Amino acid sequence: MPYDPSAFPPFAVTVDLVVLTVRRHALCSLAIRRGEAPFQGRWALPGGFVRADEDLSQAAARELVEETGLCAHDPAAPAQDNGAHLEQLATYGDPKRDPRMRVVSVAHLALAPDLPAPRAGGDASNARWAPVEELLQQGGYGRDGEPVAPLAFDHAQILADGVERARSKIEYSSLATAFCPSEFTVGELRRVYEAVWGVVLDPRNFHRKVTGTPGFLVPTGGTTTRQGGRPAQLFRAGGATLLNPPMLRPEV
Amino acid sequence: MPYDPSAFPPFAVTVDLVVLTVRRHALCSLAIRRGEAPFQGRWALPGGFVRADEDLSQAAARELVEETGLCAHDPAAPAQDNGAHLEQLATYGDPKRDPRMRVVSVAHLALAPDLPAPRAGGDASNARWAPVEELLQQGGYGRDGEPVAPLAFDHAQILADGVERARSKIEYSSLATAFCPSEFTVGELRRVYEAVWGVVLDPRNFHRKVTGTPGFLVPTGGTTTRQGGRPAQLFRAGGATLLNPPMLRPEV
DNA sequence: ATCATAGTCGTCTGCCTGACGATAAACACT
DNA sequence: AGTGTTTATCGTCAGGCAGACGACTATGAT
Repeated sequence: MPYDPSAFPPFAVTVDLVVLTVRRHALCSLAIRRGEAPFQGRWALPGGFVRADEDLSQAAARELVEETGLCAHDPAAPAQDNGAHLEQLATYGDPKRDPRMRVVSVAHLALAPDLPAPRAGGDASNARWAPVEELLQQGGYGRDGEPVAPLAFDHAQILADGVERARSKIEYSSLATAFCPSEFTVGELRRVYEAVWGVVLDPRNFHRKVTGTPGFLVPTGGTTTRQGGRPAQLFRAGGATLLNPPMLRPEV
Repeated sequence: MPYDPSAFPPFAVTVDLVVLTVRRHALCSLAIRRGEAPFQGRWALPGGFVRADEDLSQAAARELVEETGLCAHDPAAPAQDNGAHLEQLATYGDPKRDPRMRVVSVAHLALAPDLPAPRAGGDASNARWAPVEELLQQGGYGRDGEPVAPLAFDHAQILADGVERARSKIEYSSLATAFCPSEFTVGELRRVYEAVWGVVLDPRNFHRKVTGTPGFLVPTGGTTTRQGGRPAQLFRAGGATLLNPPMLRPEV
């Protein structure tokens, strides 16, 4: 059959972002309050249309900068600071996922260190870091006692998939360091694992594991007492990306 | 900003399939010869446009049936036979990946047992199972001495990603059984791992591992000598989907 | 009868993990 | 200055699992 431009239906293609960070010992996601219908006033994941001339990863990186100011880590140039990890998550294309039209959304997952307050087009009240637990509970009540509305569209599913990806990926990769500032202690890294997995880990075994894995951490020589207690060595992320053998997530 | 239908560029959305199987101790992928420009006469992955009223996974399952006659395993009803595993792989949307227009392709990965000859729209000469090694080598010569043209579009990248997904996924899941018929022996399952990973495994340690993992294999009671040698017990896939601890892929 | 092939059961050793004791170095009190 | 608290770090020990490999079994082929 010859090429026929009318043989396919037109789609809108967007990127949505699951931006995760660890704040106050909790795994948090960036959420944006919708200013327009549908789902006006409800919380949603940041995202937007893919432009005609840009790749999907470019679109995701652009949205990330627009929403957070974060520069996505280019895998080819992992040297720069303040860079978040960014990877494609999955694509969602249910015909009814957007009531207005047929939209296919390519969701991306970003892991970022703890940041100052977010901004959404300059309006801070319409963007926030919310614990994923709070965003994912349906029809419950938040910590402030107010009723919690579920996320817009299918964003609860996307967020859940992103969280699950993050949880499994820090098992066998060194990605947990993407949640840390450029220099961090073993204890800070452990608190990242504890927050993402929602478990408590043995500090001694964790220390043995991460310091004993070649290429995972490189000491910077400095120490810090910002967590209180005995001064802790500072490290930065080493070159290794894969953890072998993996970090074991405790059984339920 | 209000909703404006002209605010986004239109895209064509397709699904492409990486259909993998194990034939004659080699990991093979389904390839279709293109009958039209661009890349006319070159091999490509099967795929097609997503219809206006179908979900992405529905489109992938439909293409799979059209190309192979395989029914995709519905995760909710894993009882049926002859069902292939089907999952979303990744989405490819480089603006220049299709010279005709802006196409975003949602690639899916299917794992199937060894099948009779494939068909492509009824024309068997335009569809074949080819060793992935052969499809991925660029500018070399195939086993028959003929020069090998690279796959059309970015399908070499998609195939490589699918193969890598399959290789890593059989480590920590029981998905390798998707390459086997409904009843199989431990040795046949081992040859699947050997073909997908391109390694040689110790039959004794492999046997201990798979029979010692609860829920991985359930004996059917029958035996077979179809591989020669001493009769081997027949098994079918158990209910377990996750392998913990995982099957370890030998170091390079 | 002998051989080749493939399957199955054991043994041993080394590595890694989980559990947990012990020590070290800071700060906050009194 | 001493005492308690907190966090970091080092060590020890037992159990589980994987890799290496020996031994035996049950078929078909010659």
